Amino acid sequence: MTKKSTLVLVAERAGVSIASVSRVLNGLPASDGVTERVREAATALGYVPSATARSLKVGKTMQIALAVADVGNPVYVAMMHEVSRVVTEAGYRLVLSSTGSDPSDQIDFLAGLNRGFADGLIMSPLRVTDELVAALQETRVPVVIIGSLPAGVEFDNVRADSAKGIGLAVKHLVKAGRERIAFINGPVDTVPGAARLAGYVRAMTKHGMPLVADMQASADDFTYRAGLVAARELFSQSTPDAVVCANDLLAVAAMKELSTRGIRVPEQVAVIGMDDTDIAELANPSITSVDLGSVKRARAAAKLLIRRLETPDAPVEQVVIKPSLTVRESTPAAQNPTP
Amino acid sequence: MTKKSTLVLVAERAGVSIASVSRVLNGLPASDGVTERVREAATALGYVPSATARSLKVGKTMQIALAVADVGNPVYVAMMHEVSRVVTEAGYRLVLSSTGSDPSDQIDFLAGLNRGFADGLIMSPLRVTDELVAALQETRVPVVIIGSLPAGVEFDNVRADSAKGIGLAVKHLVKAGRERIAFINGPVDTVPGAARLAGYVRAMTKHGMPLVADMQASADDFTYRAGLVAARELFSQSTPDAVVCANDLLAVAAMKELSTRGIRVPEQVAVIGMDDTDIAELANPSITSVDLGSVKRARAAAKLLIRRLETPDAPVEQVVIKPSLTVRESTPAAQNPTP
DNA sequence: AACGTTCTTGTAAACGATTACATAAGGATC
DNA sequence: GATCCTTATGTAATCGTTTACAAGAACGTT
Repeated sequence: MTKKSTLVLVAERAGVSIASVSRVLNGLPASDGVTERVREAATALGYVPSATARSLKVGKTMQIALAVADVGNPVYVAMMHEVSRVVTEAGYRLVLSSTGSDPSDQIDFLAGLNRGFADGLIMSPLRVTDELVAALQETRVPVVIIGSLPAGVEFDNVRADSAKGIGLAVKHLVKAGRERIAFINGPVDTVPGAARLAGYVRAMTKHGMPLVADMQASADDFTYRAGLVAARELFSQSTPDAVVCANDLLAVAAMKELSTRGIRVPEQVAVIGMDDTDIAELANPSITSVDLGSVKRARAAAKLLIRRLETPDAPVEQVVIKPSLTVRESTPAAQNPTP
Repeated sequence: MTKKSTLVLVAERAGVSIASVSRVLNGLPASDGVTERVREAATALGYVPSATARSLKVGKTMQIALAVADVGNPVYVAMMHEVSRVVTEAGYRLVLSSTGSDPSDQIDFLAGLNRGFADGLIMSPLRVTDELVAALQETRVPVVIIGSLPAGVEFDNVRADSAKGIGLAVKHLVKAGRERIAFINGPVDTVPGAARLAGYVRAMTKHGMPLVADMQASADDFTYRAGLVAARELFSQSTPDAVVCANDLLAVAAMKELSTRGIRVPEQVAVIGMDDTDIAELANPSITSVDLGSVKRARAAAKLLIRRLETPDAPVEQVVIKPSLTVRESTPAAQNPTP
């Protein structure tokens, strides 16, 4: 276990200046003799350059921070995974912060970021408060936001089109002949919650279906537990023949409740989830889910950030990822196939 | 968006030396006048100390690296989450590396670690090769391993007792009157795979049950997909009345296959998973699972590492977390309750 | 009043790299 | 062979902190 070794040690052993050592090790031109002696000395001493010293000098940490709202939700895990892949590929390390959904934690984290431990940040906030926006604008490093932002707030940004996503779900159900399409949402005061509700309303009116309060429930949280409560409420007050859920976890909860009530999926009630996470596939029956492009969004965000780090004053970019529907067992095939 | 500001700027504005600024900001004694002037100047300039510079000087990064094998597995996500909580609480940041299960990636990562971007490492390797052990021993920072290590390799280490865990599962099934207990394992060349197989063998012989090849299958991977293949193989060659799975994902797969074959859980076949992850609860029926203490292990590992960073030459510590069984719907109640 | 404490504050040297600049040496050109 | 250009290497400054040390100031003690 070689203790430590610095440039000067290597330089002494090789009989050259530290500048030469640095140059050789960074592949800058040097004579064959020097190159060889430095190489020899470096390996003999087990020299490894110090990341911190380099960072201080060149002003880059080669670290990217990722702040996710809820690690319990598989969609964030998938995103995290993809971000990790992209950034490590580009030579960056990933600093993870699982600042719950509490905006004040996120703000603390941003304050820490200003100490410059990372070159940039990817953040996917569940709730966007004014304070959070203010803190984001104070941030000294580039930020990419996954998710929608209030109008007028300009950040590199990649978002899903959840309204269109819900549109796909409703259309799919309508085609299959379902007429009473319910909706289980997450908290409406979150960014995705609000967007998904708007999408449901739009899709229902577009297909000329009534919007009734009995057919809507919203969970306190995007979790299975909260979903169970919401599903119980929904199914005790109405008898839909299909239910769209704002989330795969909520969809699993809906299916559980249906199963408890002895209602068959998809024969009696069709279920559609959102995010198209692993659990949609794992569930039994497997769940038709709206793929909001989480992996693509994650990748796009990571690439956006890396590009921004390379060219700091490129124009702000907004990417929208198109949704698609992954049909599985929880919804029936279309009754009258499109001609 | 205040650009930057250093100690010297603050010092100039406050009319004191940079040493005084540093002292005031670090809470070292200083006269009231100086303290106040420095405070004023610091806030006026929006001064935030540089993490990199501080790291270089004090030789600590306040970062802890976590290397997990498989982010697709919810048990690692749960561990990651817990580690994150503990380290941030202690003032460290978490650097995440999702080096697949490929040992060479992990070795690369270790090499990077030697550049000193983190003060310590928590690693949970799926496969432990000689090269990996060698690389771990070369590592310049303290390492805590989650999982078992070859005899004679000394690291701070926290492990589960999966043999005993399987013992709990088998005992539970035997009590419920099951007589043909099958086993679906993950890859046997992994650390957990080997341990769980050994545990199954031990538990079966202990209860005087026959060990037959037909009743065992091993998946190529600890994933749902691989589990489906293994389950298909198992149930086509034998008719167990219970199946213990090395993993919750494998258990979900087993249940899916059983459902496809029209076999009822738990009436005809009982299913037990391991790790007691969220999906055990989400599944329908919910899955009885051996809790190997993943969260506790994660917490213990994090605490161990932090302790080691504080007192570098404390003796090496090995923590073993006891397993427990979380009974859910996938297993029947005991037939003859213990007197 | 001289001296020894104690308390503040400033000066300057680290930490370990990168890199602008200077200098020396080697070739090319005429 | 003198001049210029190129290339190789060394010297030293720099990144932004922390901190050992020194120097003064203030104060109490005898």
